[in-house]
Amino acid sequence: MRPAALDWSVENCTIARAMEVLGERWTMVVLREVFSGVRRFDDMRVRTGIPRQVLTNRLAMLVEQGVLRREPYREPGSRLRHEYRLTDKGLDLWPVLVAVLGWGDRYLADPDGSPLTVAHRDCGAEVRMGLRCAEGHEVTDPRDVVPRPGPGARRRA
Amino acid sequence: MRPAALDWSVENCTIARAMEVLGERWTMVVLREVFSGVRRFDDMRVRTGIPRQVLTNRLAMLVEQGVLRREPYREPGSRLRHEYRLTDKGLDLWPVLVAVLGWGDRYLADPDGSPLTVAHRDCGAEVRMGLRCAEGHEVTDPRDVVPRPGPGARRRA
DNA sequence: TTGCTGAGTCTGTCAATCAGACCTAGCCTG
DNA sequence: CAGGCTAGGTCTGATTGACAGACTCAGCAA
Repeated sequence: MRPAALDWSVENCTIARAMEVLGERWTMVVLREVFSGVRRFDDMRVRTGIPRQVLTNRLAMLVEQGVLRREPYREPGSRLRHEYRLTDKGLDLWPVLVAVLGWGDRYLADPDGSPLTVAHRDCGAEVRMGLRCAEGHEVTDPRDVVPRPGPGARRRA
Repeated sequence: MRPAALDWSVENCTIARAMEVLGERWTMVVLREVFSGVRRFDDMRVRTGIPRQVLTNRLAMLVEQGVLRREPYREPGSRLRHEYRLTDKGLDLWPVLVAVLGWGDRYLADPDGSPLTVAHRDCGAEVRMGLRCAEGHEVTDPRDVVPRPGPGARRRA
């Protein structure tokens, strides 16, 4: 009856580490902006209402974590400025964002539906996220997924 | 050159709403515990090191949001207590957790690998998360996914 | 009666968030 | 050249949240 998980340490848990990067109140919203093509400080600020200070901190943290990079650009008749773009590490957060979006759409959307969808560039069809096992089986019921200790698991002291 | 997203409001964005539930520092860690079968207050506290007060608040918030429910149980020789279990709404967060885990494993794991994997109950094979479009195409490069306004999109004032 | 246990509450400290005002470098206009 | 505009910030003070550690409380057991 005692859950098996209690025997395993969580000190090197990658979910916890990922949430150290993604888990702050506005991080995902910033990423949503960048994925949507909004790359400049003020555009983000106006759209999202994130306080300047917080946006500054979030962007700096994401750059430091290697999720975004600062890219110089110059609008004609303006001085040199910087915009924020996704690195490969940042691009690989797409599935996370799509998963969050999927859940949000299902449980938290207004009656008229989600304000945002994602499409496949080639065919234009809507992209959804799915779980599949290495044998190729589609996993539709979340109850069919079970957690197990992985290669890096350590027993608890 | 001006990003198209700027014309659209974000006030009803489901990512932001989802992150209001999931976005606090410990929420995902609590969910990881519950998905791993750890359902009791003190077990979670000992494993995760979350301060009592914070854990109390997080659990209450998740119950209020309908992600967890409080279930009475009674260990023989003990008085009646409560444990926390996933609702259907909570179970549907599996894909989010698997997506976060996948990203964390890729970029933040120790050299000996992830401490946690997820397996398909029927065949035991490892479960991964993938993007696929409605036409059935596998989406492997995140660059092939493009965001678009959805049915609930509203133009900005 | 005393002690133990699980699940909390209370208290005080320290860090983060927030709103709003202020700053700054370069460009443009008069 | 003075003054104004703009993007991208800093600075300041009030509120909220995280955290550690001590205390509480109900029921069971010795």
